[in-house]
Amino acid sequence: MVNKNVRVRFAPSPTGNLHIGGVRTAIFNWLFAKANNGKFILRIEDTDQSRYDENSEDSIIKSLNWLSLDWDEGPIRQSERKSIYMEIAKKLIDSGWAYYDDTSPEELEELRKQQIREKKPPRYDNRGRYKEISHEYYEQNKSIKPIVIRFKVPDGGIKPFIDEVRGKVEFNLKEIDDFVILKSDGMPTYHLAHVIDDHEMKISHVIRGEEWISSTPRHVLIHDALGWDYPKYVHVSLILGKDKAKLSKRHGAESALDYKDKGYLPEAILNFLALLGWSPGDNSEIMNIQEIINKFSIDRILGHPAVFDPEKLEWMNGAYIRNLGDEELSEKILLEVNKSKNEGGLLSESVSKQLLESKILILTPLIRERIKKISDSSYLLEYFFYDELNIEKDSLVPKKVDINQIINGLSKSIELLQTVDDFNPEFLEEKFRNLAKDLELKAGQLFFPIRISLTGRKESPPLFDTMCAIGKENSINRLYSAINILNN
RNA sequence: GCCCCGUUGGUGUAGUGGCCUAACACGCCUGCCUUUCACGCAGGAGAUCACCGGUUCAAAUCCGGUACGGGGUACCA
Repeated sequence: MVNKNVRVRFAPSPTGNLHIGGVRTAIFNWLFAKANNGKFILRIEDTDQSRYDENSEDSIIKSLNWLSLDWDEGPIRQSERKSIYMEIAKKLIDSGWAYYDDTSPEELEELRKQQIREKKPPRYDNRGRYKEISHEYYEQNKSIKPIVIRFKVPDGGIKPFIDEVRGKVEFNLKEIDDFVILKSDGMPTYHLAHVIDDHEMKISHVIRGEEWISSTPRHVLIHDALGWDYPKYVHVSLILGKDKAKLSKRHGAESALDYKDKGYLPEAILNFLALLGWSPGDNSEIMNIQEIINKFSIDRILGHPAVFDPEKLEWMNGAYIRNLGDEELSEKILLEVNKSKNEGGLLSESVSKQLLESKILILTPLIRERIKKISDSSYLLEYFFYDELNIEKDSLVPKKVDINQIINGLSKSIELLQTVDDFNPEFLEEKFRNLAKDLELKAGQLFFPIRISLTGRKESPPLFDTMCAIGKENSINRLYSAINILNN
């Protein structure tokens, strides 16, 4: 069943990079909109001038773009709607639901200290309620001293609301103090601003982080005071790090764009994050976006936190990479390798762009199954382009094999290569197997030093594929170098 | 401290009162494949379903308490 009026929003505040947790919230909103043929709205909650970061909005938008989380409306910035909030705050005063409060920050601080001293819960004592400050007083004094508008919370009673994932949640109103809805700089607080925006934007479902549960009664109260219907509330639990603490920089990359830089594919990130705190109910793990959309529903969102497991993400990313076509993967690898060149990466100046580009299509299939992140490719590609391999003498000689046998084997290999013009893996393999037989060596005993000679590594893609990619001339040169090392 | 939410192998999840001697995926281990690594394939170890009590003929599943974890407790969002 499709709800025609689904309208959801992602409403980050521009105070830094978009975190993985924020991304997951965005994903859930987006998926829900797509699944129900609804609208996904982007709203920037920039009501805190002191924490405002001018690069943040850009970073948020880049992150969403990277993940292809497209929005239907927005970005709408709250700072541009200041007068609307002000007007409604005043309306709330007129209807008796709010009041001006000129309690000074110092006074508030003193109150808090005293409460802590008396081991009482620190809470505003609603003292400003009885001052009955007028609109006129506010207008005349707002520039010379801080005056806020507070919501008048009823003194008692229970304010329940329905959380779509947890069910009924109840708060006792005596736990809630008169909270600020309009700050002394004239900006609304989150509580006021988002309620107004959500109402005006006809938001049907508020899908947001669990940290909002405790303040939801306030939001419900504001709706009541304004005579508005509630949206449905959907609180998703947080994502924790391996140590079960809230995910942060200590756990590695935390911002979405970091994952882009690290070589993760947006499809994999999306898939992985969708599975944190939600599951389709069957055993599906790797799903394309359309499958996830088709399976997504709020009643399968979990109400407990999930630990972010980077290893599983790597696995999933690798699985997505293995599914990429040659052209597509090559393009990504090229981008990555060129990027890291500029940043002083593994493949630097001596590898000309043309050389790399001319070979990438041959190389890509060789490393596809060996990379988990696109950024792994530089290391795996390195030796295809460098002549100086930095090989240790000992590494060339397998155990139980005499060094002279190896020198001889490599020399014979050179001779063999010189006679071969048709460089293809199957043919080479046949020739080299015969050579090993002639030398009375096991295939591996000959192949091993050749691999080291050609790549400088104990492990590589299949030897003869590697040999073909390196080319006849280079292969011969590298074998010569290895013999030199062995002779010294 | 107080309030709210949660708790199934190391991790993500399945399970909605009998099919659970608890399933799947990641990770880990073993074997196979192979010239190495990876991929792939076949197996394996790993959970007294946080604990205690209750309801019931029957509980991972319902109820209560405890413990533990997380969130909130701002003129931050």
